[in-house]
Amino acid sequence: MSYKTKKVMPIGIVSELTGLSPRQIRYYEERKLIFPERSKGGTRKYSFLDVERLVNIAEKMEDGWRTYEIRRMEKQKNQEELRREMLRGQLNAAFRQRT
Amino acid sequence: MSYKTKKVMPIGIVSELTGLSPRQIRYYEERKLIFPERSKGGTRKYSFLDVERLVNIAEKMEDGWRTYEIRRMEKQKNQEELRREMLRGQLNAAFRQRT
DNA sequence: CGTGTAAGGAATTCTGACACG
DNA sequence: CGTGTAAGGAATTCTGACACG
Repeated sequence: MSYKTKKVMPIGIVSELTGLSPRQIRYYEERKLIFPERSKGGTRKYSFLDVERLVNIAEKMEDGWRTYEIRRMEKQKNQEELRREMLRGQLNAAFRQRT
Repeated sequence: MSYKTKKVMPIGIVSELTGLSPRQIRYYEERKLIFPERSKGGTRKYSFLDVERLVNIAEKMEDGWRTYEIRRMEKQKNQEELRREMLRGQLNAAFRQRT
């Protein structure tokens, strides 16, 4: 796993990095927009990728989007990426190419 | 600043990642082998590069080196890198090359 | 709906010291 | 010298709730 996706920082650091309040960050988790890991004691751990996601979410919120709308947008984006991946896989299989 | 050098994780995470005890990690700081930042409250913050450094230090310790010896080895390595950088700079200046 | 806040408690970290070898 | 540990306190985080609009 890369440094970007490894969940290592507490919510205070994420708050500083994103400019969001801990309250906002926890709420976006409640709304299934972000998925931190937990330590044995229960404290949240975030990755740099999570920070990037939160900055993205913050921009969308400023543009007036609702949390459930943002959730659908993310899901939509993931599915498009998945489709592209699969298409690439089939093309590679058909032509025996190497990436 | 890159994800690798940004100081964001608490000592507990670093302990898990390196396999070193918090006591050991703090001691290596006392011996000037590692330099975490601090939050306003005083808690230590480490980067992934710090984690790499600690793994290196742990290896050297297992090989029987003293902390002050390891400190000199690190300093030596930095100076060698600096020399190489400066040499490269002079060569570039002399030949007007681009890297 | 999205966010601030006060409340009480729990997890985490901090420092300085003693111990051992 | 390098590391473990118990001690007391401080910083950080957690949850559930009330408030507002």
